[in-house]
Amino acid sequence: MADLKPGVHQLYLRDEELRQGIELLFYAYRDFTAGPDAILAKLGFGRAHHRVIYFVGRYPGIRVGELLAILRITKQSLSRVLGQLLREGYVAHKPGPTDRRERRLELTPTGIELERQLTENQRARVAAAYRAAGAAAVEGYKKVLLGLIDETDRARASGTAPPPARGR
Amino acid sequence: MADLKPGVHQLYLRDEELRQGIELLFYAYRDFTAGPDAILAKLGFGRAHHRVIYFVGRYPGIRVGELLAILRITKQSLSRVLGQLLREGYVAHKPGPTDRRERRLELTPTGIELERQLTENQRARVAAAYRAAGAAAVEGYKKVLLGLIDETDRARASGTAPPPARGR
DNA sequence: CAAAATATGTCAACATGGCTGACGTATACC
DNA sequence: GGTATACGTCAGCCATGTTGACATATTTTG
Repeated sequence: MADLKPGVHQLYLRDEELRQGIELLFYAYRDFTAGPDAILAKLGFGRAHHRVIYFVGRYPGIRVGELLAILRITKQSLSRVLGQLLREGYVAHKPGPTDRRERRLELTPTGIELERQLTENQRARVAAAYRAAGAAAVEGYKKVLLGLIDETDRARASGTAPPPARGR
Repeated sequence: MADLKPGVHQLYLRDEELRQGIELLFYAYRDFTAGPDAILAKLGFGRAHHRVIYFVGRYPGIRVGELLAILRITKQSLSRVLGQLLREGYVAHKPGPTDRRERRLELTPTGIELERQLTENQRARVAAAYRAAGAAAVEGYKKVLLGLIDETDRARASGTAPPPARGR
C-alpha cells in the first residue's frame, strides 16, 4: 500500500492538474456570464445579444461576415439577434465605404449605454481577479488561455491582429 | 495630437487590458467545448450531457443535489439529461448509505469510456497549453481564474474542498 | 407517533439560441 | 453579361435553459 511507483503517482498528479484546469474554466465561465445574463433578461435579451453588442462595440464598423467568424455561429442564428438589436435601435448599419454590399455595424448611443452597463459587470470582475492575483499571474493567465484558443484565432484574441473593420 | 495625459492613457490601457481578459475567456471557452460537442452530437447528446458525465466521473457517488449546485441549473433541466443517461446506461444510481432518499450517482463502464473519450480531448488541449506556457504561467492561470469564480465556490474549484460524496 | 422537512422525481408549458436547407437580392468582379 | 460574393429571409427542428405545480419516499423533529 505504501510507495506507489513514481510513474503512477505522476500520472495521478497530471490528471488532477489537468482536471483542475478544465474545471476552473467551467466555473469561471459559469460565474462570468451570470451577471450580464440577469441584466439582459430584464430587456428580453439573452447572452447572444450580449456577444453581438460586445463585439460591435469593440470593433465599430465591423462587417457581418467578420462577426460570424468571431462568434462561430450561422448567419441565421446571428440574424435573429442582430435583427432584434437593429429594430430596437441598439445597433445601426451603413453600407461599406468601398464595397456597398457590406453592412458596417456600429452601436447607437443606446447600444453604447447598454454595452457599457453589461460589460462593466465583467470588467469589474476581471479587474478584481487581476488585482488579487497580481501582474505576473495575469501574464500567465493570458498565456495559457491563448494556448487554449484555436491557432487560427490567436492573433485576434491577443490583440495583435488588425481590427476587422480596418478599411473604412 | 501628441502627449495624451497620463490619466487618459492609463485608462485606455486598463480598458484594453480588461477587454482582452474578457475576450480570451470567450474564445477559449468557445474552442474548448467544440471538440467534445462534435463527439456528443454523434450520440445524440449535447454539452449538458458532457457536464453531467464529467462531474459524476469526477465525484463518484455524488448526490443529485450536489450536482445541481455545481451546474447551477434547475432539477427539471438536469432531470432531462440525467434521465437519458440513466436509461441509456451511461450512469447508474443507488440509494445513499445512511440516507436512502439520496441517489448516489456513478458512471457505468460504458459511461467511464465515454467520459474518457470526451475529456481526453480537453485534457490534451489543456496539456498542450500548459506545456507551451510553462509552469509559472499555469500558476497565474489558476490564480486569476479562481478570482473570477464566485467566492462561495472557490474551495470546490481549487480542489481544497472535500469531494461532495464523502460519506459513502 | 404524527407532523414537518428534505431529497428527488415528474408533468406541462414556454423561451433562447443553436442548427439545416432552400431561396432571394444587391453589388462587385472578370 | 455571367459568376461570385455579402447578406438577408422563411421555415422547421433540436438542445437546454426556465417557472410552477404536484407526487413520493424517507428522515427528522416536536
